[in-house]
Amino acid sequence: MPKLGAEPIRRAALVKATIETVGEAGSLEVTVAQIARRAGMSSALAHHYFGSKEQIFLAAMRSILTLYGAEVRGALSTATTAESRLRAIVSGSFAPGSFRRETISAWLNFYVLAQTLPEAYRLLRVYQRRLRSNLRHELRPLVGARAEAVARGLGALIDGVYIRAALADGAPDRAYALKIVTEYLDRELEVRE
Amino acid sequence: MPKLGAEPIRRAALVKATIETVGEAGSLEVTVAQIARRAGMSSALAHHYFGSKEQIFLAAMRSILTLYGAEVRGALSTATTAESRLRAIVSGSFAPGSFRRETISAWLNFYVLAQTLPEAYRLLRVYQRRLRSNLRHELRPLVGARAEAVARGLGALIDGVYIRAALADGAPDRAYALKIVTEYLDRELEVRE
DNA sequence: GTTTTTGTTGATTGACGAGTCAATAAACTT
DNA sequence: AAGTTTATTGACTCGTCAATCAACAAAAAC
Repeated sequence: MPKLGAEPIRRAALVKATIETVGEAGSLEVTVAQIARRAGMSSALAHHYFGSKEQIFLAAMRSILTLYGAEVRGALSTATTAESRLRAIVSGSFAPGSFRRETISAWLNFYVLAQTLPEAYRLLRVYQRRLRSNLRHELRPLVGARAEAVARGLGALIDGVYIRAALADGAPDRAYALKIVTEYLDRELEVRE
Repeated sequence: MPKLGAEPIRRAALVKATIETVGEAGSLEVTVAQIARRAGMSSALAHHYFGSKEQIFLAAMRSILTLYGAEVRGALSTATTAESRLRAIVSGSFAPGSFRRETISAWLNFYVLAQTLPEAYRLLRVYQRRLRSNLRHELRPLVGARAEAVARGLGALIDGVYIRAALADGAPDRAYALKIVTEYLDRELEVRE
C-alpha cells in the first residue's frame, strides 16, 4: 500500500538504523538485512533506494558529519570573540547530539571505512580540514605562529578523546571529555613572554 | 617435508602476515587464506596452529602491544628524572618500530575489534591502564593534583595522533607527531603560581 | 622397522550475505 | 479505464569464506 513520497522517509530511516546498528555491533560487519529490519523494511527495499551497502554506509557517514557540522555552527552562532568562538568549536564537538555512544562507535568505524573507501576518505578529510581551518583561524590572533600546531593538536586530541569514549564502559562522560580538551586549550592560551 | 620445531616459526610468520595484511587492507575483512598465503602456507595450516581467525587476530594484537611495551620500556631504561622518564614514555610511543603505517592501521583496526571481542577489549584496557598509570606516576611530582587529568589528556592525544597518522597520506611523520605531543607536555610542565 | 608424533595441504562442507528479479499493489496521469 | 509510476517484498542466485577432514610425508621414539 504505497503512500507516495516514501523515499526520503525510508532513506532517513535507513541512515538512522545504520548508525544504530553499526554503533551497537561496534563493527561494520552488519548485514543490510539487519539494518533494513531495524528500519522496518525488507533488505530488497534498502537496496532499491541505495543501490549498495557501500552507499548506505556513505549516507550514514555524511549524516554524522553533517550533524557534527551543524552542532559546531550552532555553538558558534552566539560567539563573538576569537576565544569564545574557539571554545564554541570545542564544546560543539562534544554536543549531546554527536557525543553519544552509538554515534561515537559508528564514527570510529567510519574512520576505519575511510581506509578502504575513497569516498569515505574524502568525506573525513573535508571534515578534518574544515575543523583545522576553523581552529587555526581563531587561534591566529591568540597564539600567533603556534596556531597551526595548536590547531592540529586540538584536532588530534578531540579525535583521541572521542575514540577513548568509544571504548570506555558506561555512557560517555561529556563533562570529563570537555574538561580534558578545555584544559589543553587553557594551557595553550596562557600567553607568555 | 616437516622440519621439526616449525610451530613457533609458523606462528610468528602468521602474526607478522596478519599485521601486514590488515594494515595494507586497512580492514579486518581479510581472509585467513590471504594471511596464510602471505605467510607462505596454506590456510589449513593457519587454522591448525591457531584454531580460528579470532585467535590469529588476538595473537597479532598481543604482538603489537608487546612491541609497544618493549619500545617504551627501552626508552625508559636510560631515563632517571621524572621529566626525562615522561619524555621517554612519549617518544617511546612513537618509536620507529611501532609508528609505522601498517602497524598504525592494524592498531586502529584492533581498536575496533575491541568493541566486539571481549578478549581484545581486555588487552586494550590493560595497555591503556598501564600507560596512564606510568604517566600519572611521573607526572605527580611535576604537576601534583593535575597528574590524573594530564595523564588522561596525554593518553588521548597519543591515540589521536596515532589514528590521524593512519589516515594521513604518505609515510607517517614521526617528528611532527612527536612535536605535537611534546608541545602539549611542555605547556603542562610550565609550572605556574 | 613399525608406531607415534609433528607438519602439511587439497578438497570439501556449510553457512551466510549482497544483490537481483519477478510479481503484486496502490496511487497518480491522461 | 487503461497505462504509468512508485512502493514493496519473497524467493533466488552466486560468490565467498571459515572451518574441517582425509590423506600424505618425514622425523622420533620404541
